[in-house]
Amino acid sequence: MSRSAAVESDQLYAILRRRGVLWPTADVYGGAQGLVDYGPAGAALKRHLEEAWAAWFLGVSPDFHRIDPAEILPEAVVRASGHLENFTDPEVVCDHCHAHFRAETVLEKARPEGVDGLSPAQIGELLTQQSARCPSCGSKELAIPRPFNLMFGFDFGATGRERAYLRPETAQSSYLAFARMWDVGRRRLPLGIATIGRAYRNEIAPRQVLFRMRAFTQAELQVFFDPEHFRPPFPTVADELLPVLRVDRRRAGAEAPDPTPARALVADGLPEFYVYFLVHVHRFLRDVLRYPADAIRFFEKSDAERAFYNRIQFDAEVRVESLGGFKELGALHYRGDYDLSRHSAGSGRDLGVTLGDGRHLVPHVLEITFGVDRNVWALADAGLSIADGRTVWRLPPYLAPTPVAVLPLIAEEHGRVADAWRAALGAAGIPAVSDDRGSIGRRYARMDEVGTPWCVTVDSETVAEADPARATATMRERDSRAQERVTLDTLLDRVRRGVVPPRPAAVELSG
RNA sequence: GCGGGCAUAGUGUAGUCUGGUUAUCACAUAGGCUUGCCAAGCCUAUAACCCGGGUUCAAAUCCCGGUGCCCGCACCA
Repeated sequence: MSRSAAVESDQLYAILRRRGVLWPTADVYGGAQGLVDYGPAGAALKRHLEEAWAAWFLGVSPDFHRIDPAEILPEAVVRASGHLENFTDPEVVCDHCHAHFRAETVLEKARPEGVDGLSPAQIGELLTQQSARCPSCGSKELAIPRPFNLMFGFDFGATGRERAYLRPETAQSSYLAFARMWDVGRRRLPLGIATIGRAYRNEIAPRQVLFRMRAFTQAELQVFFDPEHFRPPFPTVADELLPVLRVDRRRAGAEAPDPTPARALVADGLPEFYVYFLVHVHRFLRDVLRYPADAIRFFEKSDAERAFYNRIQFDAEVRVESLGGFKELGALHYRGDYDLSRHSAGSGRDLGVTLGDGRHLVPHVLEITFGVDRNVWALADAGLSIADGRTVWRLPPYLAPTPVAVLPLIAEEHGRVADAWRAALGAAGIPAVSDDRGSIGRRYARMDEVGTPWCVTVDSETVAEADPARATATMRERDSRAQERVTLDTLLDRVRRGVVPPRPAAVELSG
């Protein structure tokens, strides 16, 4: 997919708004920062993207299951997960260099026991008493800290005494579901728990429309496994080239990925299971979402960059021209047994399992996470081209908001037969649209812009054929603009096959 | 959150500096005529000064506040 000129972010957003893909929430009131609404085309695209993701990743193993958990978490959960603690650490802001610090970092020497339980005013007093200096620039111009929590918290229940939070990530829901799913999944490892849903963060500065939002949709797969025995069929993917950018090459200033065989990554120390899933994520981006192969890279995070509980982390990045470079669209986190251990401690319930050989184990977790909204933008960025006054959105048929449009060449003369074709598509479960307004070229153009892969034009030849089974209409393909006369049966067959998203060959994963 | 820039029909814009007729143009949308397989043409119509306050005889225009957007920094457990 190439484009004559990069589409600007504003220009892309204008097209998306105009075509009813998405717009700011409450925009008649001036908008609400960090929130967007999806219109008909966007909602369909997003839904198709989610289904394609589920088909692909649930297709990796029959032991991967999708759940749909609640979006509200009781306080005890976010306390155990560490979100409450980490988010409520008071902040100190340096007025001189604008650096932000945790209050306890600045007051380390003066108050080694930490600042828990102190009010912002008390911390402010301490800063003055101790003549605290900015750890970054040494200035004494430290602003009075103000508590800030990235979670949306609220009173829960009629008494108002309980607190609850909108989940800041969907992963927690899957960890909480593990104990139930262990039984539902017939007590086998690996066990995959997938969920697609919204997560909420009260971001300080939402930016770039779908990239830093206050309510966003994540598609996540948590794979629970036994680190000693998890053996995916690695040889089947060993030769696949992965566009990785490893920490050592990053330190040397490299930005371009280095295509590396999967087996070389394993020889270099990465676990087979991790690389196996890296391959599946790569295939999903390249073959299912069809990002240009040279626009994908796996960006390894260093010890300092990743959260302490992540043992290995590669961000799945795609070059998004409208936003000026590579953007994180997903990631693979090897989280060890951190999450289940935390929730064991927090809930008082042992979330470890006893395996067939009698061993007791807290399963490890490989988290595969995708930002659904970000991918909607990236698909628009990668697929939309504006050239010679023609705007085309090259989306795979199974992602396109509308797979097919039925167009009567002349509304009055061909409308009835066109309606019949559209009804036949509808009866086959394919949501076809029709359009009889304006010239045929204009209608093709409208469909190109929203990514409809096929247009079917009913003409006098179609109408003249007495036997409906033998009647043909023009089937026009979006990208090539090639036309071909097809019968209704042929059309149904092609469209039906086209709208099914690819899935990997299912394999039994052991361990 | 800090600094800078910006906000006019569905979309992109002219007008703002220097306050003053019915707010410009294009595309899009809707109707009519015409055409009939890749955004044709002509006619017509719908449609906007982000919100609130102030200055003034008079505010899209000047001032203040709010909201939103863009860029940089910071943040993104």
